Amino acid sequence: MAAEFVEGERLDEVTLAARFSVSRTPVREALHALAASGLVETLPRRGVFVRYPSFIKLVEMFDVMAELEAMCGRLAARRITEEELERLEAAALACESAMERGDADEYYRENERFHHVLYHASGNSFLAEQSSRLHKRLQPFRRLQLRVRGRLRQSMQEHRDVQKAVAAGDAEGAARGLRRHISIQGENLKDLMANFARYHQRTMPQKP
Amino acid sequence: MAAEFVEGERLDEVTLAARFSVSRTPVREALHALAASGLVETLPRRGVFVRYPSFIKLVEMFDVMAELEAMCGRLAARRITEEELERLEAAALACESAMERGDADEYYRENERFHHVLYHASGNSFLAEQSSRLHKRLQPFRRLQLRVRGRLRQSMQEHRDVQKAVAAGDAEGAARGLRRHISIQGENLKDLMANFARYHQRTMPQKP
DNA sequence: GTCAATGTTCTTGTATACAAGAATCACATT
DNA sequence: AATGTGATTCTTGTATACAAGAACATTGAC
Repeated sequence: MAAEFVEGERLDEVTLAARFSVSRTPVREALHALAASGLVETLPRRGVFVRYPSFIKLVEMFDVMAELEAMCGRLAARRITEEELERLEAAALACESAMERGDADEYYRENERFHHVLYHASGNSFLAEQSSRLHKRLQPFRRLQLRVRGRLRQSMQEHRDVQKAVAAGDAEGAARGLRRHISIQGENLKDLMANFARYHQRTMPQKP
Repeated sequence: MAAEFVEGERLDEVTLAARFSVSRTPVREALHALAASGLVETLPRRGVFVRYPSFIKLVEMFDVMAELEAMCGRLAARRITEEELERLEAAALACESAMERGDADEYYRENERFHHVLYHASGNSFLAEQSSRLHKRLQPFRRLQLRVRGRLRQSMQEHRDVQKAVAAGDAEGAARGLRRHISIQGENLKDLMANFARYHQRTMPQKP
């Protein structure tokens, strides 16, 4: 049996149906949903193929994410409510405490909270939805690069700066801080990938 | 027979299947695709309902579009190729000529070209894809507001400004121009909606 | 008269059977 | 030997049959 869910692999409907003991119909629906979210690619009359984003696409996605988050920050600085501001501070503090305890998982969770509060504080529900979507899609790669030496402390400082700018109503400062915060993640990803490539020969090639 | 594709209407699988002389299966697939693109909403075990974006959501979408286009412009100003620049100019000129002839359809088509060239010239394929997606989703509402008095001439001038900024490599100028270009569309939409509401009593209510 | 419970009907979700297009392999021809 | 053509097989796309859950109506009780 071939390894599963590896880049470029073809997902056979009947095989998957048998594997999960259901008929082809729900499998098809699930695959279509995956295709809509971009994780797999359907070629008409050919089948569906798992498709990890190429390295280049990943960097592009981080660039767009940086801009979306910057927009969230810019709007949030003007529109955030008192209650949301408190939640933002709480998340930032929880991040800090998690970092001091060296609890990466906890840091990760509170980091999520921090960003989602900002998305909603933008007051633009469509923007919040799009940001969450992309955030989720980049999740595994973001998580990966928390391993970079000293990244936790640096990331936390960036959160602090953003939170202060938002609290002060400094729209452009918040935007700048967030754009930078995400861009750095993209940059770190490049470093990780370079190392990964050195050790594993290949990065993440595009589909066959 | 009820009016079709009106806000909140339920789309019955068997009815649609009969209407287009196919079985329920392809109808279901089509409805799922529509749900993924956000044009309809599926309630589990209840059915799918047409769902026009609410007025507020529409404005939010235009705001995000403005930011995405601005990002495209900023990148394009730095990355555009000679060939793409020529196509951008050609589209702008075609817009101008269409306007002078008063050919709204032609203007509309060339306007599409203009923007799509910019998306691709950004050199960020993910950004281009997302921009195209949202652009398409806003299409009917953009088209609507070309009717605003004097909008065509104004829009054309904005295109000119953007094209010049891109040609000059002025990233921030291009970004500003595009953000403004789209924002104006959002503002005009508000005016149109206000009038629409005055004459028709209701705007576009959220689903039942 | 109103409310609740139960049964009927209607609609979606799932399984399976069938059709049509794509890939592959064999064989023939150049 | 290489390439093109045809047949076979495999896989997706579509149709239909069946099951299960939701809405609705009817009937009974308070």
